[in-house]
Amino acid sequence: MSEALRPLRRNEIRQQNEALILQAAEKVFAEAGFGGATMQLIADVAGLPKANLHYYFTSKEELYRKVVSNIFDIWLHAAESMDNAPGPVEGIGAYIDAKMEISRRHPDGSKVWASEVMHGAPVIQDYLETTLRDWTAGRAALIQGWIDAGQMAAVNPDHLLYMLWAATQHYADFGHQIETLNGGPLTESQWREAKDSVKVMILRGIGAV
Amino acid sequence: MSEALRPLRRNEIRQQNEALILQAAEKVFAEAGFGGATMQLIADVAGLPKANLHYYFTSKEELYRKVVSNIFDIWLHAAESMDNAPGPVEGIGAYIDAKMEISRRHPDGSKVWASEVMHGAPVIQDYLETTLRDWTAGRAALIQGWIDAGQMAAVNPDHLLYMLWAATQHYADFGHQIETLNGGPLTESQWREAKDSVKVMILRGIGAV
DNA sequence: ATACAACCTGACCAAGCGGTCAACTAAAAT
DNA sequence: ATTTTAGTTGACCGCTTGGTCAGGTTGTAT
Repeated sequence: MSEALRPLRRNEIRQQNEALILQAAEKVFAEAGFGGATMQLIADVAGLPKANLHYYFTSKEELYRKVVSNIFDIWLHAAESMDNAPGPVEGIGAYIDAKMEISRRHPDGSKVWASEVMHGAPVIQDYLETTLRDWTAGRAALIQGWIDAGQMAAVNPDHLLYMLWAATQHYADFGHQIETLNGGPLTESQWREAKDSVKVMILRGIGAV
Repeated sequence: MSEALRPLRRNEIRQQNEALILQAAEKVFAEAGFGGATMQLIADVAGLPKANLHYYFTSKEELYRKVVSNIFDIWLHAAESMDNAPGPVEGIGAYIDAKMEISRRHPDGSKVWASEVMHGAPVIQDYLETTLRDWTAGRAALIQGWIDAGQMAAVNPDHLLYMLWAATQHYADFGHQIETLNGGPLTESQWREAKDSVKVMILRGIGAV
């Protein structure tokens, strides 16, 4: 209710509708995959006529590309938590926390990303080859520095990163399987236990505790 | 060449064509997802006319269901490697080996399974609730036994299982990402290193070494 | 008040989809 | 040799899809 009757300004309309569409698209792409998603369904979820989607996004693929790139930005932002840490316990611990929180708060985004990569990354191959490759190389060097300083065991940094990604994203991508086995969504304390379990196992696994 | 001209017997024809179709379907479903896959494309990959697929499988969904259930059987078989082990080092070590080998040899199957679960398991929900649930409960009890016997640290068995699944399947499901970062497919020795890394980190992570 | 540009949308379209079927060939049973 | 059954396939069908567009509405600049 409130002042909903005030006519919206142009900027607001565009911003609001694009956000609405992107939000609906993320959900539908996550649930059905790119091929299974339909513009009609996205439109219904967004509460807009289908033709309106094509006013803001010229094609299904462009809309999808926008969704994926938004997710990637969230990821990159979370990655910063690993920097400026005195050692692996703080750095990797914070990174696990951040990524687990993303799995909890943005499971749809995680699924879209997973789906995209699983199908050969037809849309974001360039991201993988540039931004992600650079990021990975940088963090691997960071980890190697901790190893050289005797702060953790001599594990392969690349495979450690893969394990971090795998273990944390699993709670989003395979959330349905976990919920089924758990007999329902994870509670607040179960999420805490999940985080702790992942952190304890990995940090001990790399000899950092 | 050889004796390819000998007329095939009925049994052979059926067996051969069903295998051909299932193989092609697994590949196409893995690459495009259920919604993105088309019967025509599966037919092309199998080298058969589309109408022939519908002679052996009444619908796209039935074909898909068969593919998924085949994968599940492979998984259950690999799960046996965890049994009859004197302790976590042997049991979990063997399980990691088995699952890493599956990721390497059957990446398409793993992707189809992941895709199915990610999209809410519309087809195999009953598997999750019966077979998988029972299997998980059994292995969690086995792990708890090892903990009680002082053979490993007191970690949450469920989250350990999730980590095992996540870490091993990642090499199949996100194989494309890994290959991109690696600058090409993993070599024989890189696969060995991957296996060792996962095993060392997890076994140390659960205090079993 | 008027002109302009941005926004909106029902109706429509060509293309591709899963699935069907009748006519055919080849193996097996009689 | 003949009948029956299993396997094969091009042509076809109804339906849904992503995408278009003409004509209308609404905010904004003059």
